[in-house]
Amino acid sequence: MIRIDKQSQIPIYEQFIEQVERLVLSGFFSEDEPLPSVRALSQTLSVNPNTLQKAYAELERKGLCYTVPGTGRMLSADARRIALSEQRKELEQIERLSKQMAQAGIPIGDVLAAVEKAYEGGANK
Amino acid sequence: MIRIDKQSQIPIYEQFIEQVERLVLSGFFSEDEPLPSVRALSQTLSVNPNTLQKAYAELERKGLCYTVPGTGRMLSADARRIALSEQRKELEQIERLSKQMAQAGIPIGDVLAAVEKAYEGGANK
Amino acid sequence: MIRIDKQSQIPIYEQFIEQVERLVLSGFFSEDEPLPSVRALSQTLSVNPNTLQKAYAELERKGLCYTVPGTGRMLSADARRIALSEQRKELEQIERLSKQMAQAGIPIGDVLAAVEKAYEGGANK
Amino acid sequence: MIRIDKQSQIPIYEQFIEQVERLVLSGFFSEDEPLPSVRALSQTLSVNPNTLQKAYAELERKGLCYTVPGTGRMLSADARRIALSEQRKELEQIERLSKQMAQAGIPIGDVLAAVEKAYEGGANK
DNA sequence: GTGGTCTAGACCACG
DNA sequence: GTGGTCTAGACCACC
Repeated sequence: MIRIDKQSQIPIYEQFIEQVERLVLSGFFSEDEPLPSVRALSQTLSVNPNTLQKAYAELERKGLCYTVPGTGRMLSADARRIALSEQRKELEQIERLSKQMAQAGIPIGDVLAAVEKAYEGGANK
Repeated sequence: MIRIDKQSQIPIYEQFIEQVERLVLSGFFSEDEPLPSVRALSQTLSVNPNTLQKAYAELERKGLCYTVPGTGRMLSADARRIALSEQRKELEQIERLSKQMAQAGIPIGDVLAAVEKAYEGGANK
Repeated sequence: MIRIDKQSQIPIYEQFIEQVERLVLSGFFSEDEPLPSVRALSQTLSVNPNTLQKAYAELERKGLCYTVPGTGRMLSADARRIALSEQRKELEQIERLSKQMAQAGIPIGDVLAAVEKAYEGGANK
Repeated sequence: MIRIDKQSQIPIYEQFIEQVERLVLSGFFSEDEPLPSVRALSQTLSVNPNTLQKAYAELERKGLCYTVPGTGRMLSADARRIALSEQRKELEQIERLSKQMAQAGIPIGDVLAAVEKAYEGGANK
């Protein structure tokens, strides 16, 4: 369910983090069983374990999950809340970019159209 | 009029390019006199000349300006048109982020509101 | 009376050992009846039996208890003395941390106050 | 000025972090020049660059320093304040351990003596 | 089996 | 020169 684009400019560990956060919001992960292990993911995604380790460490730092020694990583109680707030942070990026568009004199209609286009695209997928 | 944030994650030369493009659109630069020299900028911005050289080279590559030996760098005839099209490229980023918002289940209204908020803010400035 | 925090960084078997030692000192365990069995604890604490086995083995190694075949694990005669000496070992940790405080320039009064505060808090409990 | 004990149970990157925080408090680092580079430290300390990278990343996350691309890591404006608050966190550990001592019936005098011993030792060094 | 740490060595972007 | 990312492979503790 997770897909990594190794050609992307975005670092692998960031791609992974974003996708896990989205899967948490979609309820894909059960709260009773551990998240997929570093080793398992390393094979299925063909990504080095260290890279995934780094990504999981970051998710843990955010409080989205925690480690049970010898067992694996479990979603924390407020994983959904945290994932949601992370997603909201990206709204701020949109706002920041929109401000640049405004300064550059791009009409607001063009920006709104881009957003709507993105949402329609998602609907058709 | 150009400000570089050395604490920013964004590379200095990119910050510089973006700001020059925006200043072109705002009509800040006259078409009759050369753009500020690398040497002068290096002092006022406390930035390595090599970095500014690289940024100007990129702007020349885009066709936004050209070098007149012995005089300096002049804005090209269609500098405004080029700067505008560069800014439009950032619309794609907004589109990409919007797609993520859509996948994460954030209502489109929230995204549109963020854009409008950004444009209102710019109006007051 | 024993509580395991699976979210803690401290390994489960260490948490268990520490708490047993403290319960011994507090006189919670009778010397006439066996300590709770691995099987019973495994259920009440939701902990892997292997983990408890390891913890009990360590306590036996320290001489705090011993196994009576067919009956269970009994506290040894000098269980209290051993538990006490184990607790004293943690004084070394306090000493190590205090040295760091000293090097960092934290006034000794602050450290002493922290210790006293901890003892007062325990008194009220 | 930094010394790593590879035999210690404490991870190298944690030892490094603690020592940097202490050196910040002692005013050892200048605010005008970058902190020692990962590569330089790797040689002088005989520690893998990745390990130091990880340590520095953590210090950056705490807000103690920041990266200037192509230049190095600079102390942030409130590095001292942050380092101080980090040190204070260790006081809480002492408090937590002291509570355990209290519960175990260790007389408070023993704990206070350990603290004082640590401070005297530091003075003689 | 799980995660945590470390080493060695490589490539890239930035200044 | 600087940091950032990634790979490969190893060892350890814990369960």
